[in-house]
Amino acid sequence: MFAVESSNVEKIIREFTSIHGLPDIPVQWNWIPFSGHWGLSTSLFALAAADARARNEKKNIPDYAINLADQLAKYLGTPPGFEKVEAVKGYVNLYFSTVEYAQRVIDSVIGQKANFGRAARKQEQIMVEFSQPNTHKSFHVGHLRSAILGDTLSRILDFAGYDVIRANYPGDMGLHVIKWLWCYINFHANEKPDKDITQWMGAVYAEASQRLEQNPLLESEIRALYKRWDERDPELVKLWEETREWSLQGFYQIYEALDIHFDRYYFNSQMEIPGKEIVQDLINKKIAIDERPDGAVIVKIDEILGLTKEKFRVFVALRSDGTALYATEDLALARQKFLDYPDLKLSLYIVDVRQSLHFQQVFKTLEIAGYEWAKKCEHIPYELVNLPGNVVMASREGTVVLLEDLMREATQRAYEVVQQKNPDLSEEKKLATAKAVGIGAIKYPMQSRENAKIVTFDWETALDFNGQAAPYIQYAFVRAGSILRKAGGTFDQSVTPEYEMTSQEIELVDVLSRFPREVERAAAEYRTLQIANYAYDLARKFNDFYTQCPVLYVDEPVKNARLRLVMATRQTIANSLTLLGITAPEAM
RNA sequence: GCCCCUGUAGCUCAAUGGACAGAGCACCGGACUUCUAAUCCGAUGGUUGAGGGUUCGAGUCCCCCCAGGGGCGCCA
Repeated sequence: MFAVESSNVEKIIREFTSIHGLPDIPVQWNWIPFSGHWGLSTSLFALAAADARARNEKKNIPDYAINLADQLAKYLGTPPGFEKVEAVKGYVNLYFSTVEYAQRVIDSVIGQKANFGRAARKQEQIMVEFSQPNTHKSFHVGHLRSAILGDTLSRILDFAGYDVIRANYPGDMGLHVIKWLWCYINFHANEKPDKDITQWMGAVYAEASQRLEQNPLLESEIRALYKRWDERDPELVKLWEETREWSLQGFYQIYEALDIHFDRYYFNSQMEIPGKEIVQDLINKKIAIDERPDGAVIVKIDEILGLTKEKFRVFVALRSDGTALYATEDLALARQKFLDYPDLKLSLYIVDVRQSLHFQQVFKTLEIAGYEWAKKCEHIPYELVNLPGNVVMASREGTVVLLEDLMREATQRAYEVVQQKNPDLSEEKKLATAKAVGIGAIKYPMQSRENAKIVTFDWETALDFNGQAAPYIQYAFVRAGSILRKAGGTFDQSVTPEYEMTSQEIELVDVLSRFPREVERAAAEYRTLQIANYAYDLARKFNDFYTQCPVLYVDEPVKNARLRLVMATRQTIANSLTLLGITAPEAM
């Protein structure tokens, strides 16, 4: 946002280094890290060290840097746009002309509204595959992380200028489905509940697992059923189609409730046959070794690459009985994406970390097979959502928290608070607020954490709406809206804040100005955390301002300037919440 | 055995290689006649798992340990 000013100063710095015969090294800009100081900062240590090296002299670098900083600060004087330049401990701090810049930032936000922070279109396509729920199983809190990370990342990438294609890849065929069908045929024929269907699907699957565990001899029945599927037995296919639809309808409802949408659905059942074709091709090309019927079809990747250390190991591409594995299907899926979207710049897979080796194998095998796009495939791993005591959520163990239960509890809890805080709201608004708060509270913890860190789910934390959580941010938005509503009017006229701004105001404007850069970084590093933390930071700065700076009860010109600051803040909170897929309610 | 991840305040987590390692929760003490107290203010809390190295500068990069978690031929 201050590119013109910083590059202007960079030019002066280059003059300075050239006059003194110092090395020409790139200038690194930071924010001045102390609260209440708004401006740009750079350190002279790197320059001092580089110069000492170039002259081959032993120097006390910190002293030299302090010296250089003093000289540079003097040389810079006060460049246009800044009101003060200071050398501090080897750093040079340039303080913005507060009034002028505050006006610029606020005007920029209010002028661009929902587009503040949005980058220009890059004309580049990125596919983000996420969620991959298994049909015929329950949808639990563990499945939520991929869905939320993928959705949020898609929103961020879109905002950062990419054309995002959101792909879902439900697991609608595989051993788990065969087990489910076996259990249904034998113990639940013709049943279908009229509500909580996803939950019921999950219960039947858990029952199937249990029965098989108790009597391992039944495995042969499963194999026989898989064979029937592979031969596309019409009766079985019909039952599969029907029951699969039950699961899918349940998923669509969940996505709707979470405000998560997809452009494209791929199903792994569609990838079985093309996957087998690719495997045959790998065999023909002597990349894969067909050990059937005694063994599977495998690719000895390390051997092909001539690696001495184990890295990609042995990739199993097809079962010994010729039925497809997930691996088989992933080969075809990767190709299908590029057949459908030949211009994809990147094909991202938001899948949990346990499958890292699997994806390395798939992508490397495709690369070996000569598919050039294989290098554009990238796995974005994330850690699991566990239960306290590091217990993994697993449908077959029954150690799960169902998503439906969590959403119901969270919205219920939120409703109780609204009821208590704001009894006069219409029932409709209370429900809408409860939903916004409940869903936001569920999403935020998954976004505000490093992907590589495990999320431990416990009810108490999940339903705690205080502190660093979505409701805090939503509340700041509500407070801002409330001030504007009471003030009335639109405040469209740009105003120069002709008064001594408080540190709370300056810090708030500072945070506002950082939003575009945060978006850029979040997109470049696939970090939803960046935006989640930013939104919280912004809300916190607004709350500081709110408690310290009266808006409606001050005289002009302060009032009008503050109203515009409130307006800009409300807009930026809204924009960051939109990126997080969290609804900003009007009242709470 | 090989590979990957994690280790920061009592707990959960932050911190583009940069200045004084910050938040929330919990605990203790305060603030509603004032723009919504789902808020705010204050206090307490640290050998960043250990040790080396690189660097002007390391929580961050490299090496080696320790601890925990995960992956490693027909599960997904």
